[in-house]
Amino acid sequence: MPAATTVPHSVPTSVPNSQAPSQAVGPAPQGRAAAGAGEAAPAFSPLYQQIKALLVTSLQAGEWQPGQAIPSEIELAARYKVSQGTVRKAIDEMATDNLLVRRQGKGTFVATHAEAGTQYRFLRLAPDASTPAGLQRRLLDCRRMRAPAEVARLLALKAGEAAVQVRRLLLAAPAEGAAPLPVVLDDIWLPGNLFKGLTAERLADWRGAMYRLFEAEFAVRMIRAEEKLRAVAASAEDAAVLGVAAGVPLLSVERLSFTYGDQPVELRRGLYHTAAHHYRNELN
Amino acid sequence: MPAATTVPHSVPTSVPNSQAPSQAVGPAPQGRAAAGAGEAAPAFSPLYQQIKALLVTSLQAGEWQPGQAIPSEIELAARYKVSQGTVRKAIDEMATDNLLVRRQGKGTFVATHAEAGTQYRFLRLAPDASTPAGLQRRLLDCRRMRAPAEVARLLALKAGEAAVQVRRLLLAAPAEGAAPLPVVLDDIWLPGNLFKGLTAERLADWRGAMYRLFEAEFAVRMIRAEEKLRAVAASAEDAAVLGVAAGVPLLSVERLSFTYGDQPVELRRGLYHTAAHHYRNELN
DNA sequence: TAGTGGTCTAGACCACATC
DNA sequence: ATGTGGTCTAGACCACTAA
Repeated sequence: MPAATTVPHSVPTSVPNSQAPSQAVGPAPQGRAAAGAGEAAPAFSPLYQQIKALLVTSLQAGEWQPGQAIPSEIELAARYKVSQGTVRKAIDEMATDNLLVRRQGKGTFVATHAEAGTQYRFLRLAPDASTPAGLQRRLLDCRRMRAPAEVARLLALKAGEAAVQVRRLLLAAPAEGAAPLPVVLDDIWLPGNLFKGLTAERLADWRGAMYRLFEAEFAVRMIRAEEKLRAVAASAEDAAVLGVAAGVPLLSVERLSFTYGDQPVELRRGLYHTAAHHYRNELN
Repeated sequence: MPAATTVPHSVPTSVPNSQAPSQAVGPAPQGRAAAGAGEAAPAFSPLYQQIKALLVTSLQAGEWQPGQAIPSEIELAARYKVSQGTVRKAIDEMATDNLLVRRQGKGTFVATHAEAGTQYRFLRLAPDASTPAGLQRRLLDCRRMRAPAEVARLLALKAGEAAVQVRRLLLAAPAEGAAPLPVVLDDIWLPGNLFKGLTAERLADWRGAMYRLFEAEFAVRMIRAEEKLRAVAASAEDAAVLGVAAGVPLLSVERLSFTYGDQPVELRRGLYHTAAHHYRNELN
């Protein structure tokens, strides 16, 4: 197993994989192909996919923090002993995955919430009137508890494990200067072991997106999410919180958010009052 | 203005654009840069973006039909007098836009509905039970009429212009062999001038996705769509059609579909009964 | 001025599909 | 055997950013 290069987790030798640069013509023999021990990823993946996997691992390990720059393409190419073009392709994919953000002339940066999008990267709520409209937040509750069975299942927790439940309201002003009205009631469950110091105070004091807090204070980065939408009738309690009549149709948005490695780290159930707002989606 | 190459719609000479391959070092002078008359697209765009625009124009003109192969990368590179890599980048973007589909060893094909995805490319409806479940269709109505004001506005029609309205139901069987129940009530409006021969008979006879019919018979290709979702209470009439009680919460999905050049060509309002189904969305 | 990502090229070889 | 897209490399120049 020795006598290999430094590329970690590379492909086994002797296997017809993505061509090791031919000795014949090219000016760069550049031995690669380490006899890597069994890796989880599919054994025969293109080089740039392997580079991508390595970069994701580095992100996961916290080698580079959200908002910070990662090494330049040339540097990474040298580190992994591949061409710049291969690194580029890996980074390109990670950029379209919203893991990284490229900025010409400055570098490539680790994606972060809030700074990136308009404000809430995952919130698809839009006012019917074209007013962009900022949203106010009101924290209703934050408590530690044993995860209910359904929550535990979706978050891949063991039965009875700790969870943090957060309940909060988003409000929007119907007109300039008018009193804000409730629009979204969010119920959020987080794995207790990942969010040890999360308290109501911590949440209430925080200015900025919740996901930004999670990144900064708990090293949990939301990468992607799956949502299930349905129309439901407002229960008496929910209606009271949202300031609507019981039975009013509400848009129920159940979101499961994932961090690196498709690990679920947040379950969120939002009730959207869609009288003056809607959920916007783009199909391709 | 003369003495240029054959690249149509290229960038003006003498402008510092994406570098015409330098005479100095590279082995390929390869004169490019035609003195093109003013083009709509931003004057200084990368070569591959220009190639992309040209390809889209060819698609729009019907030069290649849905499901058919476009010329190979090498062929296109020769036609436009650019390198294969540049064509590749243009095609790559069109593939991620779902305009083209690449198939290794076979070629690059014009995207088509139904054949591509599982069945309905734009339908995000999923059963709560993991059963994939095929959907039945039932045509309720198809008539020509003057477009209502709101429809005309969204479809960019002149006031009083003709439109085709289609009304149909999607049904799903709750269990194997059980009688299918209504799940989606769709109300569809199409520009009359684009869908001249569309009749109820034509629709009822068609086997396959509606968008496939539009492609094949009316040369209208749906490229992307925007949807606005809300929760609404079922009206008495809608409730009757869907087989639910009046007032039941329904998911209202208003979809505006576009063809090339961001031209709106379909307005669709679906009412989803989300008792045993949901609308699935992925966030990145 | 130096460094970064962005574009473009040219050529090699591989994996896949078809004949 | 041939042709297609897929991967990889190497090197050049451009556009942008910051010191």
